[in-house]
Amino acid sequence: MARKTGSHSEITGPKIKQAALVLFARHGFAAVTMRQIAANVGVQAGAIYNYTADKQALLFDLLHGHMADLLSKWAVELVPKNPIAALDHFVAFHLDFHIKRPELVFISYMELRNLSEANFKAIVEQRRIYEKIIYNLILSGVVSGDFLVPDPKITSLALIALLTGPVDWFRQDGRLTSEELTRQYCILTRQALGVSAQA
Amino acid sequence: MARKTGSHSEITGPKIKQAALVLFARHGFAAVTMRQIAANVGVQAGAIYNYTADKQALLFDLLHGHMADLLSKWAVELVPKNPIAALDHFVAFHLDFHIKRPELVFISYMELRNLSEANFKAIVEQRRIYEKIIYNLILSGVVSGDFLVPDPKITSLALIALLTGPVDWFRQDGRLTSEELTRQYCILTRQALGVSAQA
DNA sequence: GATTGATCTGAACAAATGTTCAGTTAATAT
DNA sequence: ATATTAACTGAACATTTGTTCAGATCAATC
Repeated sequence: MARKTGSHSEITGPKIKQAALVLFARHGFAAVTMRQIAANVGVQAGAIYNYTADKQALLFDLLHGHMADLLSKWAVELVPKNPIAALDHFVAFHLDFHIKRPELVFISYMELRNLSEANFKAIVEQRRIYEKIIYNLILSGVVSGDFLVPDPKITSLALIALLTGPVDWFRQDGRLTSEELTRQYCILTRQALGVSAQA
Repeated sequence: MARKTGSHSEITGPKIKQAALVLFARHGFAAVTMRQIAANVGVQAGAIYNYTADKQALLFDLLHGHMADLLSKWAVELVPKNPIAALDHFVAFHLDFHIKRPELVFISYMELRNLSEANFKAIVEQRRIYEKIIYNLILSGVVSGDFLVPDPKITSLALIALLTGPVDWFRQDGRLTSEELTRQYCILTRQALGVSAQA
């Protein structure tokens, strides 16, 4: 019994990616088998190889697509010139983007080591670009005198850690709304960057 | 050729734990085989079972020992009464403890899901205790008026994320000394908690 | 120097792994 | 209706996995 009715390439392909994402996030890349992924899609393990070269390509596509998505979405954002407003904008953007994709954020952090060297380098390069964005943002605020930090480089790394943290505990259906989360983290980051008191 | 000279239980036991720790951190629990661990110790795979019930017990012992170490070390710290001084003290303690154990911190965050339910609960409980420590610390500063934060609970979670971040990038032999790191993070956290300007 | 007990080997086990592929099915084109 | 082909099955493959265990080996004890 092959080729169930209505199950074409355009359906099965994304289904496989989605199943792989969820399973990788839940159990880890190495702990997930091709048969588990296939079972989640409703297909035999062999069918997966119509859509991916091998297991690792499945992982790489997820990570690479995630970072490409992040960078392209930021590229079309209209960022205020004023450093403080730009910071608020970045905080809102980063929180919103990451909170909506907890699984991708999770595996992007954890499964880098399971990439081949070439694939690893590709992801690290994307990450470097993103880190540079926030570094420049902080730097411009320091130059303008809006921010007061000991070391912009360290602060940029600290800021990413700070802003990515909520992914671990924030729940869309929890007592805290995403608007309130953003508001609080805007305050938190402003204070952390030494922005003098505001309304 | 069994039992090489000078290889007793007191030597092999810790060696196994150490090898497991390093390999788990580098490749992930599921990706590491008992034979790899054994090879790193200089022993056959079967010998490991003289020191651990199974592979998972190896993981649990590492995580449980790590958290027990953290809690017991904090318990004997002499913490100042003053909230701001207490915060500085906690920042220094947390950074120092975690920076010295990057592998343990890493697997404590990533490999929780590979624990059985009972073992998982045990670790979560230890973690809850630690979170409560910093929550109370923040709360006392808010009550005294030294800290200004929107929500102490959220702030405590954010603070842990902030203070654990350096584990990912700090290197003992890097350009930044641990003293300088601590100094900067004291400033950062003071500002994040809304401590009014100080010298 | 023989005995004992802890420590480790080396081989074996069933189960599970990623991947391949000849063949089957069904949607589409002729 | 027939032919074509994308999509999938189901079985097979060589490895590798965690774990067990009878027996070998050595250090300590008497």
